[in-house]
Amino acid sequence: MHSYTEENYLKALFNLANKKGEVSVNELSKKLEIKMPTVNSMMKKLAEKKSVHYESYKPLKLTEKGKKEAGLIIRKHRLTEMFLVEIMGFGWEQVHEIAEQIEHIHSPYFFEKMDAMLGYPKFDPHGSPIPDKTGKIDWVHYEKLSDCKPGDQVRLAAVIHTTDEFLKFLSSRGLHLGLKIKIKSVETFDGSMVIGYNKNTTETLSRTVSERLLVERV
Amino acid sequence: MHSYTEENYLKALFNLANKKGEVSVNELSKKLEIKMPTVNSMMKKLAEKKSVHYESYKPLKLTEKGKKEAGLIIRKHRLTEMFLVEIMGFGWEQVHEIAEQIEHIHSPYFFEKMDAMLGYPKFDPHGSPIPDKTGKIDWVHYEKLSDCKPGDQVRLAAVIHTTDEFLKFLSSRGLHLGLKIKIKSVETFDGSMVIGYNKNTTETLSRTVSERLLVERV
DNA sequence: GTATAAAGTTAGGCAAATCTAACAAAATAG
DNA sequence: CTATTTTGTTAGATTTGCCTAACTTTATAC
Repeated sequence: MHSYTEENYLKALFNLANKKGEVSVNELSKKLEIKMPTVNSMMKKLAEKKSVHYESYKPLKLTEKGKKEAGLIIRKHRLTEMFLVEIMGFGWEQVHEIAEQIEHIHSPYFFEKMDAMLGYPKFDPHGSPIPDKTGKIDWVHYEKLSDCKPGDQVRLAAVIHTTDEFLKFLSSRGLHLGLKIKIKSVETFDGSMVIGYNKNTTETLSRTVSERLLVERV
Repeated sequence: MHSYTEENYLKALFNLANKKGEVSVNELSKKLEIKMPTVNSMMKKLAEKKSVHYESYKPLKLTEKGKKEAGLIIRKHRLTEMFLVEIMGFGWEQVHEIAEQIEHIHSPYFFEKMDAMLGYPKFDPHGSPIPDKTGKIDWVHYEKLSDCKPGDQVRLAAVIHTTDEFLKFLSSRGLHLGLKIKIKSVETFDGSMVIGYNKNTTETLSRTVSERLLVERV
């Protein structure tokens, strides 16, 4: 069994992993706001527990065991977010902090009950996939809105790098998951994008925004 | 702010307090299954934080501050139990362990939402009073079933010293809160009691059981 | 291809929460 | 009222998770 602290390291490793599944000590240190030597020694500890591949001066990688463990924590996190929004009526920008705490609860029944009450959802309120009971994620291949071209018609599928501020910004513009969007134009000099939605609403999104929105073509 | 650990000490102090509000180091040590020297030093720490009155070789007592803090933790615990039973459909014997963990969540909104969803309940699923938002408990003066006499008609109001086993025992006999009971006879030699309920059900309860059931006269 | 910068590691220290061993005070029994 | 038992305390060790300071390795810049 992992401690609360160890669980947070595993989750961060999972979330930071690039295509190769690699994470640097430095990135992890920044993400967790914990100094590098502390991270370093925790990695050795998790390596002993066979959750992480650790070799001096090489990038970190979760083992299969570690990936599963992290997946299960993320499953609890995302199920909780979904529960908070769907059952308890919270806004999507209010749920992250609470879910950060509830994800560490040890009780299979509790999360199974949530899952059942929600009708076994596949995605959380931000559009992120919920890992299955074995910790595996069914990767969906969404595109970034920033990669779309003028004329494209897409549906808003997920939000990445969610923060309170960002989610509030989206809500204030009426941008929610499932929304149908048409790309009207893209400025070449700064990548900002003009989109249309809801029949006659028009909005300009900076590249910073469009890179954090994932879409599905319709 | 108190740590998770400190919160558990406060809660135990509150629950163990006798009429004078006093608790011995020994009792606390046994309840928490933590050795006396550890408890002792934690009491000094909580005394510095002004949550406990500590004097060498004297019984422990919560300060007003400590009583309020403990009350608020117990409020979170009991609201959670109620939520698990009423909203999530758990049995009353399944909720204690989960609530032990959720009571430490730091999020006023989360518990306010629960409270609202439950319609601002005054009692938890075991009949224990839920402290108000200031941590105060509205003490209800129930009697022990064991203090009743043959012929008395009462309503089952609360269960004390709840354990899984005990709650399962009650459920298996159809004994639930609110149930109307008539005391048929009491054995003088062992205090066991024959009760009738549900029109034609009769059951014999040992003194151990009747001392843990609180009732209201009807 | 060396000099500098960035990333990673080692060593040693600290606070929280636990323990055991040994001692002191208070309660209890005869 | 002394002897014994129980309760409470002190001292010192351990583990976990964090830190800073100093050093090493790898990457980057010129």
